[in-house]
Amino acid sequence: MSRYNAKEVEEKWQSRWDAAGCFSAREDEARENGAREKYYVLEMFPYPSGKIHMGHVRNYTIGDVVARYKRAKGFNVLHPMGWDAFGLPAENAAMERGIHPAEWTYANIATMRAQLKLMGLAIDWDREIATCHPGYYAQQQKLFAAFMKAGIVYRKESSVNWDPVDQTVLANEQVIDGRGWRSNALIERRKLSQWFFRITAFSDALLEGLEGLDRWPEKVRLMQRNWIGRSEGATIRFEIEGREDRLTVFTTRPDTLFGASFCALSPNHPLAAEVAAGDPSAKTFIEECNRLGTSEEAIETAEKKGFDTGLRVRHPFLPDTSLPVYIANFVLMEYGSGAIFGCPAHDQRDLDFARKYALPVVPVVLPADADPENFVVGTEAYTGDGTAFNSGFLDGMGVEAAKRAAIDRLAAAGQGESTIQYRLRDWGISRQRYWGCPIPVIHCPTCGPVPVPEDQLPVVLPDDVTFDAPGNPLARHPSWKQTTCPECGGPAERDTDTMDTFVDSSWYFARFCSPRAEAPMDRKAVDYWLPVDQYIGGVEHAILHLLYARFFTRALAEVGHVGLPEPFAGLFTQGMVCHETYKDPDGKWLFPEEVEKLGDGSARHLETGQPVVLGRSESMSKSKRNVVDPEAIIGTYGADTARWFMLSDSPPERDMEWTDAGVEGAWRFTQRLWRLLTDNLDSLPPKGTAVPGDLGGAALDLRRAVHKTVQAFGDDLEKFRFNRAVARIHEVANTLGGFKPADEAGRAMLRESLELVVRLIGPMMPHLAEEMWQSLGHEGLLANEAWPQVDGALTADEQVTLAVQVNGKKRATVSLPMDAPEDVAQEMALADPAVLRAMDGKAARKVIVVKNRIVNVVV
RNA sequence: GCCCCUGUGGCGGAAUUGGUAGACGCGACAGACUCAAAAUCUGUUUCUCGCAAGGGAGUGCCUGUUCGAGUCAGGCCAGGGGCACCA
Repeated sequence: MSRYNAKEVEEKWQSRWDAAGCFSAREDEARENGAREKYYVLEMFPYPSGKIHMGHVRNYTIGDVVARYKRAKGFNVLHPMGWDAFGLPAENAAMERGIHPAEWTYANIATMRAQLKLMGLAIDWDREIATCHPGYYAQQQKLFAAFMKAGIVYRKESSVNWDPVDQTVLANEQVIDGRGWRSNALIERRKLSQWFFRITAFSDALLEGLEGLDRWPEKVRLMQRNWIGRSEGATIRFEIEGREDRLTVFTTRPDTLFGASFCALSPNHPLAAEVAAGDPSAKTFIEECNRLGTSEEAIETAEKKGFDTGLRVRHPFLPDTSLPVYIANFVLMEYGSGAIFGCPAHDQRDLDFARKYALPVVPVVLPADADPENFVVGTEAYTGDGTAFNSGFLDGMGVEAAKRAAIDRLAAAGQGESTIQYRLRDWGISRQRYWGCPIPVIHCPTCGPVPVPEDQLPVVLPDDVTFDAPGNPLARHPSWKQTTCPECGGPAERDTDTMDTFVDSSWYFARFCSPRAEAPMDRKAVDYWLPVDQYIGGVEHAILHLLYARFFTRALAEVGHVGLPEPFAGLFTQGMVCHETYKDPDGKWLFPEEVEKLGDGSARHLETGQPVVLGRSESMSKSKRNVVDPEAIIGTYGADTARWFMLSDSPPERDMEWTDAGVEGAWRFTQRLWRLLTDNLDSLPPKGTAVPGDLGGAALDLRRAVHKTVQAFGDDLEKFRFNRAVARIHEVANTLGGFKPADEAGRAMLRESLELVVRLIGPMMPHLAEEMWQSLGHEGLLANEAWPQVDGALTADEQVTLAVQVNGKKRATVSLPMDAPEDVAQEMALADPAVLRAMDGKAARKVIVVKNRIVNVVV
């Protein structure tokens, strides 16, 4: 019995693919104007953290199956790889180990590239890019300049999220529960001048664009919808007593205006600042509010607090009524106009506030079955539907009608109009870090911020920087920032901030179309390749990266770099790779290789013999030590086995558990496929032997089974049901294993079957498939073979088994010719002894026959 | 609190979209080969009553629609995820 040597075989085929240039597609004319339809498959590019992990293996295996399958189906496939190479860990390495971020990053890239190559991926390495390479970020700086010119990027003084540990500003999207997404440090508020991308200008477009993304998971679209957070409502401008200016508020409930009992300002509202200027106690109150911070605990425990400014506004519908104006700690400056009107009866926060400050609570929406005389609001606001009452001209209207009527009246009086608000805010991209794309702007004392002219790009990161102190190495570099103003020629300083690394990943998919172009992208190339037909990555990027990339594409379209609004036509979010966790009795995490599993389900420490506490399966992470090194697995079992296991069992969108038993099972199956070939090789007829058309018996059954597998396998791949596709190969292997050819026709059939199976497993286990293909006598690469055609005549069965039910309960099965008439099926069913027994001598009241499926006898 | 998703054997999961529940794999058990082990091969494996032939129950729980429900509807329960002082 010959044993399959994965290591040797895999090396061999990887170098053959390389030599043949199978997957590298240089940027020539032919590549982009071929007769074949294009297909762009892309997996989210990795951050070069050091080594690849199992999550990468899963991600890139899925992508590779798609790439190889589409290639075999005749598509002109683009499947590139690159590195999301800027970011903080490189600077941390510099601080901790005195190694330059560039050196650390490029070393990691080299390691990880070599590891990815071990996987045998059908990747076009000629198009490899790294975002930290000046060839990439120079183009990004051009995009920044173009966006500046188009007004998509702007500078403003703003209160920002300051991460005290990473010493940088974070975008709202990067603050999770009031903590930095990387450092987990409590975020502080600071005032800084920052660069912003005007993503809010695209709010509606980004929202509406989601409708067309029918090959995206509904879950991701929903998350983005919620994140954009569109609310329809009204702007109301209240007259302030004794003043000329007005107080502008936003509300989604203009129908409850008659129930208003106060207005409230955010502590950061300009009017609040004005009040504070003349009132020390207001100032103290505002300071208190700001100290509270935005952490989760702070919000959960914070009481609704307010400060009465003494100002009063006039009610727009009730000339004789005025409302007090408070400064309130629960009003956000960032949303709406930073001011609200409070209707305590129908908003819980307003109610809490009103009870604390003894403000009136007037219900104005009556629930359907409530009595207007007795309806009162106690400690819970009524936020449901109902009919307006206590509301003057709105009385009797439903909520929606009342909203419209209230807005019409406000508009007629010039006191307001209908408004749409978004939760989405502009994207602050300035980061006070070194290892990022320098913002190509020069600050001139006379001309202000001036973009670096294109002929002076790129603004290259200096190499000679120090990491021995916290803060921004660029800012403290002795000479780098000193320059002259491109406009007036006077002395000026460079912007020392770099761009958020999410900018780098917002357009890399476009750069892959023309990775060496002198411009950010070659319009002809992007017009040909974009959109990405299938994007594959983790669901953790459902909001940040995917929303930014969508915004960027629209911005790129606006400045003429691309001609389409959406970058990713299809999105697939794969689940995480999990592993059991282990702790010693002291609660210290243990690595899987430190643990010996015992037969009774318990485990012990391999060295000390101490009992080990088995924890539940969690996503692999260094901190929990439940990681398995892909390189070690590939070294032991080969890439094909690792790939096969990744695709088996768990549906790709779900989390999967990595187990030793599972990999070993995949390994055994790899060997089994190999044996299936080598055990039969000597008896097979030569390549190209035709199978006779008048096949019968077991050989015909085999032919049907195999062709059905070809059909079903292809369907499964199209629908990303890799686990089912794997199961089908197991099934067909079982069938083949049991097939003993009786004659020459049978042997020809066996050859045909083996060849088909080899071609099917090609996308999943490419090395094994090549080796088997070669052993079957083929000279060319399987990678260049077309996908097998399905012969419809061969997938149809002659006989079908129907279930027979009596009163909906299965009692028997009957075998019938395919498409047998219904009365034949009925007759057969009613003649079955088990059916007769179940009918218990009664006559059939009704018989339902579903062709080729089922017979149900009702008695 | 609001929004969304998921509940099927010991485990991962199938189920032609309303038509034979448990494909396939893992694990387990039994057997063959072997001096023995590994590897391999052959069975069995939802639970339950029965020696058997056969029966009964069964897709988180409860109701309903239907000749027929894992699949559809309504109401619960449990787990997971997203957002969260958003006016």
